[in-house]
Amino acid sequence: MTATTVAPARAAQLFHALSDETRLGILEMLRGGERCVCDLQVDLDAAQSRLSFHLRVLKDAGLVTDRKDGRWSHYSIVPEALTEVHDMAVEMQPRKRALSIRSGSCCG
Amino acid sequence: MTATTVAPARAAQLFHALSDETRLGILEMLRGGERCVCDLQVDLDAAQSRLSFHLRVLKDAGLVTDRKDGRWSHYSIVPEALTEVHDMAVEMQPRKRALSIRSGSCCG
DNA sequence: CCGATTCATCAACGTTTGTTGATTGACAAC
DNA sequence: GTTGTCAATCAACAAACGTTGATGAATCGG
Repeated sequence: MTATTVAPARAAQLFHALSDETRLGILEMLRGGERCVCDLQVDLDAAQSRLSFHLRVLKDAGLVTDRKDGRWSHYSIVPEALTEVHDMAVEMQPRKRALSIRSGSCCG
Repeated sequence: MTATTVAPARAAQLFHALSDETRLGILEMLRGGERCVCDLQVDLDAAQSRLSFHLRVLKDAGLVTDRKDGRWSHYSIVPEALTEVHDMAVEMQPRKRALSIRSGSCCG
């Protein structure tokens, strides 16, 4: 069950993590399954340092996880986080019976 | 029908507009129906200039529209934009049959 | 042990974002 | 007309963000 109202700080964090094209590119790549950083580096043509930065943002927001295997870090999507985003979008829709004329409005 | 892949620039713009707590607060207020700026100012305890700034970001992203009525501007949610967000979250989910082991991977 | 590879972290920098207070324009009341 | 109100815009500033290149830690191959 989802909360009635989403915690604004959490929503902002999630949306912020998704508000960058490089990060969206990373997620798009991860849609096909787990990838190591070196993989992403090649396909996204991004400097290693830059990628590391963006992966951290995604990880801090809970959108991805990493798995260490020897020298390699493998990242993959956390589907639950995207479900959160999904739910937020639904919850933000106007309420049914949203009053066009409001009682206590300053400008009637 | 929704596109197979969302335009990244559009997605980034939409998510960016949603990545601020003040703006999320505005949208939450608008869920109940159309509101004038003066209304939002009081309820969100935000300076007029600040509110104007955030309303512009939301408007530029297509998340809200405004209606002028005499001296007042009334803002309301554009539900279609939230549907876009919803769809994006769905489209970002990992593909079914996402391969855990990848063929051309750099680190087999 | 030594060198190479993978990746995270750091410092420095420029850019973007958000805030504040002042100005301006449009409208309404008088 | 003059005055007051609503809201967009502007300039100035501070904070957050993203990029780059360098450094460092861990791992693997020779």
